[in-house]
Amino acid sequence: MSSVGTNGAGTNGAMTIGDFAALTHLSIRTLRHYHQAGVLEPAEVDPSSGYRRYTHEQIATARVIHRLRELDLPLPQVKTIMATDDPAQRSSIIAEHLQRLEAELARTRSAVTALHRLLQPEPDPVVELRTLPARHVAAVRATVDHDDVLAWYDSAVAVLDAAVPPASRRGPLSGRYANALFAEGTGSVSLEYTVDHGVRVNPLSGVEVLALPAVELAVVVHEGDHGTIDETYSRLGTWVREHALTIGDVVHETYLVGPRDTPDPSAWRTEIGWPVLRLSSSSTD
Amino acid sequence: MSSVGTNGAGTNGAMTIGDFAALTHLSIRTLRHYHQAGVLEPAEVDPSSGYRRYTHEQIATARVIHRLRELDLPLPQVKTIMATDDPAQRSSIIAEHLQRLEAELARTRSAVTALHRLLQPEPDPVVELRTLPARHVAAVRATVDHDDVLAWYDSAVAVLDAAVPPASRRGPLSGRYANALFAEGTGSVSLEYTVDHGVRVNPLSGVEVLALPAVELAVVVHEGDHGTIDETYSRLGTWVREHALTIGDVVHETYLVGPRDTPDPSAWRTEIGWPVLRLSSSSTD
DNA sequence: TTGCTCCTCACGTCACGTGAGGTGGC
DNA sequence: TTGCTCCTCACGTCACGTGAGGTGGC
Repeated sequence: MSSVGTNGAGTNGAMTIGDFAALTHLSIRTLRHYHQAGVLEPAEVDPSSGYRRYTHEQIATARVIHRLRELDLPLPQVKTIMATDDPAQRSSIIAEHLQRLEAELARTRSAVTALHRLLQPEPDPVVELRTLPARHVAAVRATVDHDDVLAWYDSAVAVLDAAVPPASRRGPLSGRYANALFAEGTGSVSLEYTVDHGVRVNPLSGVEVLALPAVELAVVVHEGDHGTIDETYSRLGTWVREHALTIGDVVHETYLVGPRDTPDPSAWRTEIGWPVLRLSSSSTD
Repeated sequence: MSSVGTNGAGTNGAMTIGDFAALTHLSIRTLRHYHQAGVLEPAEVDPSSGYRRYTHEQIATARVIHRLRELDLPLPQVKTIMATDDPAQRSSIIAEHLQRLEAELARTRSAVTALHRLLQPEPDPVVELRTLPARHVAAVRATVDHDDVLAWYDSAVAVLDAAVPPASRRGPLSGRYANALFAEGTGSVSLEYTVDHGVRVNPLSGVEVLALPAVELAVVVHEGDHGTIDETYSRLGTWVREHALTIGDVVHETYLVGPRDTPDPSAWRTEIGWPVLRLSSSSTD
């Protein structure tokens, strides 16, 4: 850089784009861009070489532009502000920009909160993240209306119990319910026992053996009869919306303790699982 | 849209891009973009027509992608998250993104604060925004070192008083000082009386008549002698940095009451003005 | 057959940054 | 004369949006 900067302010001598860039903390590229955009025109352009010349008076203008850009004011608005001398127009441009920024601020703030929650799924004692490994199940499947689910359930249990002897079962009875069942009134459902790979089931019984992929579940246990299971569902739904990314629309239910185990409804235990995208490994497996 | 959505979840029938777009609230353009970017590939592409086919299972994936984009996660990171099944890698991507967002949040927040202050220049009783109109001045100018300012001032006053009779003066003595004087130790300075256009001054006296453009000033009055004027300068400087956009590097001083008016330093009044870009019209003119 | 949907280029957005390839000034 | 600075294209960035112009499927 030449010694232009020490010539004393108020001197009218023009300076090169390099000197001007150094004095204004704007890059040469940016200055050329501002020239082309008509936001900050050099005081003079050499017609033969195309060299730009800037004056000391333009330093102040460049600084204001720099500041407005720091505040993310778009270039066209910067141009308007510098071109007008109407304070009212200037302030309305600033005010409008402020509104945009405040909206963006709110959006970013909520995104930050959401990301925080995704990373720190708030140790809610009732909700747990669990990996359900790949497995084989003996299943009775159907597509049913919401109103027919209970009737279908009873008959499916009978079919399943008849076809899968207790010795073949590797866990309690469980079911999977497509969300469409609740959202649209009709959906596919499946009642299942986990079984070993290769187990034989009478193909005429209505029971199939399925290979199911591993799945990550947000899990909650509902206590008592199913009259109030909606509350547990909604609690799980809320937690998942806020603390995880749902993936898949199939709810998993596992009947840990049910009417077939004890007639006392207050002792029943139903586990509800919602498929999620697993982000952290901090929870129970 | 076809009735695909009511076929019941779990059905494997593929659907067109239009149906899929409607179900996922992603635009067709966006889905094609995600296909090209490898973020969400259609389950099937017709080799002859190029038609994309999506399955119901992909809806959940699309929703997760949608959510991650709402959180402003860049597409390459979205792609990585969807492609890996390592929760640790996922969470590190999210955590890194969270950091970026928080930095952006802080930046935007400070910009919003700055814009607020620009629009509402906080009615500080000591600082005032004022328009100094275009005018003519009789001036003695020089480029001096900081240490020589006082000596220069004394001689300049003498020259000016001799050349401009009291009847020609249209206001008190004033001066303009380039910021370089303080910042770099040397700068151009000018001591002036406002005069009528066309006033005659002996060209050999060292006094020139200048036409000065209008300027917007943030103004503060310093009371007392100049021993503590630095404090007043710094107060004005702080206010201007926070509440306005400075434009120009020339400080204006007006000697409302000075040693020539009264020997009592506590009665002296010096007005200091800093050029700013005027945004609001709410202040005094 | 007529709409409707789908397709592929190819360019625009925003504020510059990044080369490529060449030239003026001390 | 050698560096250094400056110049003008022209393309890349980011995540799509917007036509243009054409075609498949009911």
